Amino acid sequence: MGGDCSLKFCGNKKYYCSVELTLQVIGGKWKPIIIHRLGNDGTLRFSAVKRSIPNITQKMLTQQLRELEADGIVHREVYPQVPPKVEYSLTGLGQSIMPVIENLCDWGRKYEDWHAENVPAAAV
Amino acid sequence: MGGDCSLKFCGNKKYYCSVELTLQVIGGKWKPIIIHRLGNDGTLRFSAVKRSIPNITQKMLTQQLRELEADGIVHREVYPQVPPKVEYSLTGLGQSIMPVIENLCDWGRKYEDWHAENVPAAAV
DNA sequence: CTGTATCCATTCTGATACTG
DNA sequence: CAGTATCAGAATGGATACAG
Repeated sequence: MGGDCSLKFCGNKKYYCSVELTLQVIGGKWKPIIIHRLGNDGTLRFSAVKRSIPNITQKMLTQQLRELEADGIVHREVYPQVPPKVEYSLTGLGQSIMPVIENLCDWGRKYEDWHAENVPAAAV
Repeated sequence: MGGDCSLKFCGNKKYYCSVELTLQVIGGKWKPIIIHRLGNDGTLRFSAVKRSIPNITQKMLTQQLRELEADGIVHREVYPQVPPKVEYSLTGLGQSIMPVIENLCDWGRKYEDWHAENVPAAAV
């Protein structure tokens, strides 16, 4: 948010502030989880990623991985064999976002604590 | 992401990892912008917030402010007068998220640079 | 001035079935 | 194994009109 709030573009993404851009790349229900998983485990096959994320459907995982790949966050390595083998890992750019995600995570935990103290069970 | 990935609750919010929780609180198209604006300017009237954010509709601004208020991020001060005057500001909790948003912003700028170098105009 | 209430278009998400 | 296709329901976003 360098001060101005004019419409900018980055590829197909429109945004007014850089935060918006970041959230378009790593935001959403699944992307932070996928990134975190790959960041910790290094390289994983499609099925391994899927196993590690409860409740995600095959369709969503494929879709999100494709977007992360298009955005330069994830590397996709296809082994031309039968049955197919595809491995996913973070790119350098992808790795650079891990600390940011950790920050989000830390604040989330802080928020959990705050919530526990300030919103007693009755109000939940 | 504390390691486990079991379903947790925080009020009405469901999440598996703390990042998700954070994004439910500050994510979306408008919330980071609103928070940033209030964080910088301190206290603003409804109309001032609206003026400072291009393109946001009255409905969306009201909606997002209400959610931020419910989540303990924003304080809403109503002055009982005619015509009405309502001021918004960040709570302590809300202020605690400013650095996190700055991180997101920084990474966004980094991404912009990366994109400029790696995705020439033709591919955009 | 600071909101609500409606209505509608678009997008997102997920369940299910099918394929090389 | 690693996808793709389809379809329906939910969520989100925004334009407009109205109100205390």
